[in-house]
Amino acid sequence: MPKKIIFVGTTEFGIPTLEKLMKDYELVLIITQPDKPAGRDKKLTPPPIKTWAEKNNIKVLQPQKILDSKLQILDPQPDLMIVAAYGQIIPKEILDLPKFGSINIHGSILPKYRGASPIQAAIANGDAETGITLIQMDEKMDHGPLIAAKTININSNDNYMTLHKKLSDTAADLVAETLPKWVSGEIKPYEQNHEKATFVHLLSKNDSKINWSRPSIEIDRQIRAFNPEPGTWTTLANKHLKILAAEIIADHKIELPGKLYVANGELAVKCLDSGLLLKKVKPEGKNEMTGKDFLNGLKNLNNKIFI
RNA sequence: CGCGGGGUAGAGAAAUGGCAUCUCGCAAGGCUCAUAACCUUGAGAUUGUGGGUUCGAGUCCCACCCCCGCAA
Repeated sequence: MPKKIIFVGTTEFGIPTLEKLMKDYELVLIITQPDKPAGRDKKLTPPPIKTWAEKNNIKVLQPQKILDSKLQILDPQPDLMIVAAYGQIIPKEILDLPKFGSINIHGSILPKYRGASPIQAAIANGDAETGITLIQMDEKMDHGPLIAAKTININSNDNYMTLHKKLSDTAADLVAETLPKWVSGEIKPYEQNHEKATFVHLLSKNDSKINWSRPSIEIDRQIRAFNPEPGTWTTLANKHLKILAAEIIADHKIELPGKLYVANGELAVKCLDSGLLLKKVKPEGKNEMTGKDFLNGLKNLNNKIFI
């Protein structure tokens, strides 16, 4: 019975899977990205997976290039490599080292949303469901043959954090169910339908900026797709304001998109069609606060408009 | 030493070196058929901490603590 697993990953996404694997398998090695300068003082910060590994006394490597660790990967004679949100392309030379190959955990139902931001894409596009796909890795990103998949629903109030949590938990379950069948040869991988593949790019600053001349339903999706991190934003008088949570409100009286007004005692913004109630915001340099609190501090709402 | 904003009542914000004010909330009362409405009154503050300048500091100077945006 194959037991030795190498895990490769960087973000929190892989942690539920690790917790589960730890019980039934031997985690012989964890590979993650090097510590990077992060945060306000550019302090060297370890990736979440490293923190987890050290807490659980599992050997960690942080190569600049994973190819540098080839010998250390071979050394424990691994049976399988599991990859989840690593952040680097892994060369085929490495993928083929473990006896049963390498499996990638992806946060969408492939071939839909190949690439770096599948979770955000599913929310931003208003999809009713998404899921986890396990694939046998090949040299192209998110391209290899399918091993298993599990679909979950997206609720209308899901945001990035809640969906990320659900998907990472789902991934843990799916991996636990699938591995025994995979190593016993019970599962035959099958080619993705490459014709239907879609790609989602790495997020940029522009993706999270609100254009108020869009329908409120789209802006609401955008807000949910990017929160709580990295935050959807707009500007008021040249200052950034993050919109962390909003709610659609039927309102057609106001004309100008981006205009602030009060509806039912709460702060609202006009979009292309209806409006959005601002439930939670974060002004530049300030802590997170409710829309009502923000409204209390505003003077003369008449000349206030989001750009 | 990456760049920058901020800390004032339970919350959010004002305050040319000179009585610490406004909005919300809270409490009591009033008005109304009625309200997340309106009116009256009230409680609630060692202005982040420690020094300094000054007749006088929320405000100016020095040090420190904490929170946040950008960037990565």
